[in-house]
Amino acid sequence: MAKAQFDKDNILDKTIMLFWQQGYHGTSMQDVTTTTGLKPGSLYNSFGNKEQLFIASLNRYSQRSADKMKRAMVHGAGEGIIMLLTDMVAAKGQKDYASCFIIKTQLELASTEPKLAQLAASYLSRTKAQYKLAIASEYGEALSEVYATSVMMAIFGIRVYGYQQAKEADMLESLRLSLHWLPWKKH
Amino acid sequence: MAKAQFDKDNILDKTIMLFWQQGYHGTSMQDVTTTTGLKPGSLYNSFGNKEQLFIASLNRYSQRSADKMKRAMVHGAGEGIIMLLTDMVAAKGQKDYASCFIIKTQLELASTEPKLAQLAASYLSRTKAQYKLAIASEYGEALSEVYATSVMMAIFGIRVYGYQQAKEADMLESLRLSLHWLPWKKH
DNA sequence: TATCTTTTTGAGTGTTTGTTCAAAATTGCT
DNA sequence: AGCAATTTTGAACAAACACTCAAAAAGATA
Repeated sequence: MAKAQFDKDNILDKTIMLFWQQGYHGTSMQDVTTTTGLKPGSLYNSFGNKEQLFIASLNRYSQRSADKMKRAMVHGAGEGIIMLLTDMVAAKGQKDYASCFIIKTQLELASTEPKLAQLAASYLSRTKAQYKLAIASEYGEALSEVYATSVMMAIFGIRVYGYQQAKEADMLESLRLSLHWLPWKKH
Repeated sequence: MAKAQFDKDNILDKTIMLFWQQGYHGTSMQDVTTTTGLKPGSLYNSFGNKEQLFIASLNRYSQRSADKMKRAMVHGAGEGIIMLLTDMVAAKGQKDYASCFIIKTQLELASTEPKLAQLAASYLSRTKAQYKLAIASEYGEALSEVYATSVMMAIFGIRVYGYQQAKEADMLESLRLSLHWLPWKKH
């Protein structure tokens, strides 16, 4: 029996970039074949169809996203959150800034592809639950719900505001003001 | 010479709903003809093409959005902002909640239709400038930039978080915490 | 009512879409 | 080496896409 001549994860990394930047409806399977170099037959043979390929891409992206969060949280909830938010603000400077794949999916597909939008929603919901857990251990159970909600809304704010021509310093100052309970370094 | 047998603004109100909910790439011109009842020829005769129809829709939407903001601001910057934010949180309860048309456009089209994305970006930028102006008159010039940034990020947060199954009370509590400088009513 | 301009009609344009398939090539197993 | 299972190939499919156009209809003006 013949083995696949390509690495699935390597292909997924490329489709992630496509779907992330252009969206689900904005990306054609021809885009995928030309970017990956795979012929249609190979593509469909190993990934099923467009929807399944999108799911696999979103899944891999969110896995990496969750890993990054976990790595940051070893510094404690407060410090970890500050690191993550600072990273997100810095990301806006990249030339091909594309917000967050999960958030974009949630917004684009809520009405036309509810199944995929719900998947994105569940990833976001899980992320919030993890923030809440980490916050609870450091700031107490009582405040954790509101604090976690604040963090999620701040993240969404950054992810959208990133497209605007705003100074990073202004965004960080605004975050410092909004999430004043975080252990920001004095300046 | 014959007169058009339909009201342009009435048609635009319908295309706004389509583009707003399904996005640019997720909406076909067939969707438009079936929803509006117009035949392709009439549609193209009075609106040009898909891109121009989208621009006209986005323009009308943002005009209404700006009007709503102006109406709220007669109560003063602080009170007005609270009213607008509270409205946005309440909107999330509607069964066909669709975030904000401008924000969705910015995210969806940044890479595939930069011209349209830039239009959305400029609307958002103008909105921020108006918030900044109103805030400056009430809180002073020095704070207005950071405060306006905070308000914009809060709006973006609400617009995305609206898809999540969160309690409105939690969101409002989070806003109250983040934008603590607004004149919230005691509770 | 007759004329002139504009709008509406609805079938039709070529292109792109997601997807399939039989044949050829490739690889693991005996 | 030979067989069997799997993958790759590249042309092809029907459906959906954005858009057009000649002819018919409608309305304003005279």
